[in-house]
Amino acid sequence: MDAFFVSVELRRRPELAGQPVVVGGTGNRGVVAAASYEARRFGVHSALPSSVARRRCPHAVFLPGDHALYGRVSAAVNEVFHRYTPLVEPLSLDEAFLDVTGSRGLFGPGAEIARAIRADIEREQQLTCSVGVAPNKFLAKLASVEAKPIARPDRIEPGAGVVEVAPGDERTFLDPLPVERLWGVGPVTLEKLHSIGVRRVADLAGVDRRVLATALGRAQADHLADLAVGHDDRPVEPDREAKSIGHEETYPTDLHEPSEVHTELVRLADAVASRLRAHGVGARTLTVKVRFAGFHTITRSTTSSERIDEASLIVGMLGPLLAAIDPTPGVRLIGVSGSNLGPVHHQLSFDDAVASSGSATSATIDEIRRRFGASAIGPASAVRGSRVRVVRQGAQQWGPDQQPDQQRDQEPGSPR
DNA sequence: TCTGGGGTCCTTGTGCGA
DNA sequence: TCTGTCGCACAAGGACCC
Repeated sequence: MDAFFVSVELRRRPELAGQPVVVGGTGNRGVVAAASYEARRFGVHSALPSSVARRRCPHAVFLPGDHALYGRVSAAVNEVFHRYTPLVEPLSLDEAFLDVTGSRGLFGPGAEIARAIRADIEREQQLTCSVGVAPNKFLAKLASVEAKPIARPDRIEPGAGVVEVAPGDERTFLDPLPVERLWGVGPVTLEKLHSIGVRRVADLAGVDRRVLATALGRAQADHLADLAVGHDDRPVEPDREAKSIGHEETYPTDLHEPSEVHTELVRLADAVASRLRAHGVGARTLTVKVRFAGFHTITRSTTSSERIDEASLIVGMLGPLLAAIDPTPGVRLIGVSGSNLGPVHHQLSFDDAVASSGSATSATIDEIRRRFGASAIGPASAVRGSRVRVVRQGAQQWGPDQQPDQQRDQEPGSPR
């Protein structure tokens, strides 16, 4: 999807069309989630710190973002995809891979299917998307980027909408591209590649694999060498199971007190446990992440023999690990995540049942949230001030947008 | 300029049992 | 009994993606 979050916002704020619009990063510590092409002309792009975005484009309209709405629109777009193939692998809210190998008899060649999907989405959702058509996922992804509009300082160049890389044309398409366009080449890898004289994909395809392995390590060298010649045999996987579930939160101001840190652990554990149960899984490995004021980040993890899906057990496992960390230098972020996921076997002894009724309590909490909303109930120890603040997935997707005093007075569940 | 939140995957180091 | 080593699981950190 092109500038997805912004485009969704423009449907309900049509008066903003043609203006620089930025979604996310409304607070001091946020980042930009999406920028309209008009805003991109001023150098504003996703992941840019909001303070920088404001400086570059002070006249832009900054919107807080509505994760729930984007999720609903994403589902509607997914429904369009499924008209053409059951093999749809969502990559994020605004991207997906479709395997249309078996659909061509019914709907025509890939590029024709791409144009039909674009037309359906534009007509039904008033949104534009760009499509790459290619023999594999990697090339399709790159082709879809080529199909997008480009924002230049003086003008916005419309995109082709659909770009196809036909079998046999892989090298012609790939060779001239800068190597950082490849999946898996970020700033660190790019620096290493430059150090061995690799700047374009053609350079990468020609470099000795042993030299590449020395610079990058075996796995990454093999991966990139394959991509450089257009090889990618990963299938489109419609039913990929999540491998970890977590929540993290950056605070508007740093935390310094161990008691504050523990309170946040309880809140985050409650949110993670709730989502684990919603997915019908538990986690064997639990990890707590702490980012300090200077951005130095550490993680501490522990693995149990049983899978866990209850907040009290998560707190019981991560509490001691977190208590061993000194928060006095200032903690800007805390995160909790569970991995090693799988089904939970609730085996309560009689004593357990009498003492805690753990899973029964969790089921009741889930039911209350289902009926009355995510913020209807929360851990008592996480209450700060007069009201409970419950972590909801995506609620703070682009950073804190208010000061703690304002958050405390915020009506639970109300839009911010 | 000052860096979110949700993830995946890889590397390295370490402890442990066979 | 001691030592080396191999494989495995785990812990921690880092790079990367959208």
